[in-house]
Amino acid sequence: MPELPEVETSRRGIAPHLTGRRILALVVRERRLRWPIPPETDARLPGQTIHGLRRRAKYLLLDLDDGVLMIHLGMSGSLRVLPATAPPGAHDHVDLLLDDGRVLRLRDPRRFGMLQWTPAPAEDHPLLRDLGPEPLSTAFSGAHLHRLARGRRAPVKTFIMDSHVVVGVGNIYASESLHLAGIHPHRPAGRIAAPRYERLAAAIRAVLEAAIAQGGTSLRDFVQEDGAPGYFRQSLRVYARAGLPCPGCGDLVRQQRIGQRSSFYCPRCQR
DNA sequence: CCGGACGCCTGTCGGC
DNA sequence: TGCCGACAGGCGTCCG
Repeated sequence: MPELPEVETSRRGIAPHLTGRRILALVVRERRLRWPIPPETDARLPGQTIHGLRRRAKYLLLDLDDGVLMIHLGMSGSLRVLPATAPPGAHDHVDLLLDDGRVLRLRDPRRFGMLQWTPAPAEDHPLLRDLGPEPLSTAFSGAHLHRLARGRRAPVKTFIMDSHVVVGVGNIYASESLHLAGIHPHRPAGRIAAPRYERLAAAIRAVLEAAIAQGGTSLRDFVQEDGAPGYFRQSLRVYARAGLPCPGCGDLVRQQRIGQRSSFYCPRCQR
């Protein structure tokens, strides 16, 4: 599910409810996520204060008195802030009980998400250490993409979904960004000139920022912290629109599998 | 190093 | 109506 805009939407939604709060308990109903939640975690968190929430790639980072709580939403995860008395539903695997009578609740039907405590700084964690730049930071640019693409024969769509290249671009926003930039998703990454990579970097930034402004994209599972869906779905240009007219030229949007993922593009606008 | 395939899970949908 | 395969927003790991 969640790509960068959905994780950032969750961060912004839950941050006001969590910042400055003390953790009363971690209630785990199902430990078997992407990596099992170690039982030690349950005893480590109570009593700690949440000082702030950051996002790195698609990871949410809760800064505690001691260390960092990392949360990843996988394909189907979502986070809500609810009264502690709200009964948990199916797939509500973890509750973080807060000192104001509320709870941060992680729901994740497919259990591809993760929740792990790690010592600060979280940037040293093996899963974060080798990540590429944040797409909304100044470290990300067309020149960066062009430099890393040298000699790469993989399709450009696969290339921009590689977290060593740039983080946060998942299956939806890869298709959307390539359409906005007018680049065919199957084009080998190493055969795209520098000016076109400038356009692509700008497109990635624009698409992600627009999606964040709309609260992300809800296809099935994703909801914001208050249960509302994200509204960017109505702004999608090609994703999940096979057979419908391209907003640029009216030709019909095509669907093709690239790297085992569904990809959507306009055969006329994207070369 | 690179690129491609494969699991990990549950839910949903289309076709027969 | 029921069953079965395909597919779904991620990503670590393995293999050639």
